Amino acid sequence: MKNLEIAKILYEIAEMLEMLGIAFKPRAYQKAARSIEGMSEDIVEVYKNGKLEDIPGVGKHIAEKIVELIKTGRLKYYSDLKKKIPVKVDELMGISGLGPKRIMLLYKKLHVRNLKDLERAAKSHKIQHVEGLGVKVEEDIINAIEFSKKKTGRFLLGYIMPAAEEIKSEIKKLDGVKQVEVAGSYRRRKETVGDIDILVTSTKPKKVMDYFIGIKDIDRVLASGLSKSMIRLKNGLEIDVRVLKDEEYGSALQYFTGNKDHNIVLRNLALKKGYTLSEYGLFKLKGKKWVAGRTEQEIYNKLGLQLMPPEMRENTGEIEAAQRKELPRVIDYNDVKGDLQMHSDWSDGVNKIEEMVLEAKKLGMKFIAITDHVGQIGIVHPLDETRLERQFKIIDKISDKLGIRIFKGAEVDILKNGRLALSRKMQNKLDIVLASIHSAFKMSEQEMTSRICRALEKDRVHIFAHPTGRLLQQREAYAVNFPTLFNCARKNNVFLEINCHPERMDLNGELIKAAKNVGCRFSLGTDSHNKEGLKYLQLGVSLARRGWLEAKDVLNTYSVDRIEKVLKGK
DNA sequence: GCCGTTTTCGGCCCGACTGTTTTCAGTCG
Repeated sequence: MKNLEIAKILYEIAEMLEMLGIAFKPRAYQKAARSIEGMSEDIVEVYKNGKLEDIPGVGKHIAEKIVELIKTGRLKYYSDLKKKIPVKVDELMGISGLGPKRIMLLYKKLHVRNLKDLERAAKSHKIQHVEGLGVKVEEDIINAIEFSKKKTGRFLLGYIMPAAEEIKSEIKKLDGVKQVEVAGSYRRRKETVGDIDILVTSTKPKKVMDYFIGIKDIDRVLASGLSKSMIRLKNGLEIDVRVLKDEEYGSALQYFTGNKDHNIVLRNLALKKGYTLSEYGLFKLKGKKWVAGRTEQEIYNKLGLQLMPPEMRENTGEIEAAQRKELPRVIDYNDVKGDLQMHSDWSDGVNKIEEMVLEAKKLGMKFIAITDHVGQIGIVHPLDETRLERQFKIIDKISDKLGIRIFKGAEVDILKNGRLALSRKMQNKLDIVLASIHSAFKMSEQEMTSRICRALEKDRVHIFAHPTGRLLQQREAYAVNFPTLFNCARKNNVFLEINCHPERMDLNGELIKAAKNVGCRFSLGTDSHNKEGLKYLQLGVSLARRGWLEAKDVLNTYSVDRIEKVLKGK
């Protein structure tokens, strides 16, 4: 059983307990589910090590239930609950406006067990007659069902960034606006974003809202007032705008940036120190006197914490580190000087090498690496040794002409047997060798791990590219043993790539953190296949920050001379 | 059911919004 499956069952138990009107227990199950959902270790391993009760929110009883699930794949407590409430809770919970209580009410009064029953009940107008509900609730349910049918789920950070930044900069230009920030998981730079929260301080709120509800590509205005408005774009993305007072801007920014677990810990910390914290500010518990809220800095400091970048706020140890004043000074967006993976029209890229280089220069890069494919996947037009040698000459010419260091690289397939698809002699002629998996994804964990480690040990590999092979919302990562892989990379001086492509963002923050803890170093590559892709370099910096990396951990922050030395060392 | 700088019992994050409530419950973030 995987972490997510177990978390899902615990969530469902929480919902069913809530339907039964049981107090507090649901929250306990939710907390455990959230911990397990966000954990990087395999829960089966945690169980084998006897550490289940070390998971926050997991005590004796929930641990017993997890053990039963792992051992038998079933849970009597869960199936008993399901017998008592034969309703597809997860399905109905997906309908916004429905929670455990209303689901229970609809089941009792109208025998609604699933989405189909719900739709039938709503469309035959039975819901409006249920006591406690009404016409508006029924309408909302019908709308929510329609929406859930075409809902695409979360959005890839890189792809919604332009829209979010444009709205932000347009609001900034409006008369009366002082501060604007996009909060939420967007500000934490999570790989996928559910919706967008924009916070504004302005002396003229109406101007902000008038602009906002008139944005092009609006599908629906979901709510509109002077302090808060909500819209949905045609692509399904929901955006909220809140106009705030100056003295609550910092606390609102803190609150809406989250994440939820981080905020819960912060609020508890506030309580222990005799304060109460909300999006309106930090207040004395007694007398509710306002203490702080103008900036995030004041709030964190009042709570005895260093201020941390939004990317770190996931309740994975950052609060404890901030208490001890031991937060790392994470890499800055300006620290990165170049891009170490991109493709040209020599393999499967769109643009010529020169076009890629010009774009990189335009973005202020001091170096890049051209890393076209080498291997056996025909569709990417891989280079053979003859073409590689020809490419070297072209690169030298362009490099001279444009005055930027271009590393001669290649992204070489790691074959099924762990050998690179390029001779050692040719590897030695390259400035930089990236190795990666592009075939036979379905190996066992053990086979895949030794396949990769063989390549990193025996060949001249500088960078192991897109280390998990995942494609966000498209393809799961292949199975690999990370501790073994990370140790192998460190021992063989192989940099782990943080792939900046919006659909990859691979490694993620948690794995970066784990790899750094065993001493690994990292390299950023946009994996661009056209010149527009180069701007995503900052997504890799976001991941690095989510993984607590400092500039010195990342190859792309070095000077050209120093990079050359590092590369020649192999 | 969990948990502890008010610790083994008695609390459990906080506030807005919405609708249907005439004083509040449910949902959401």
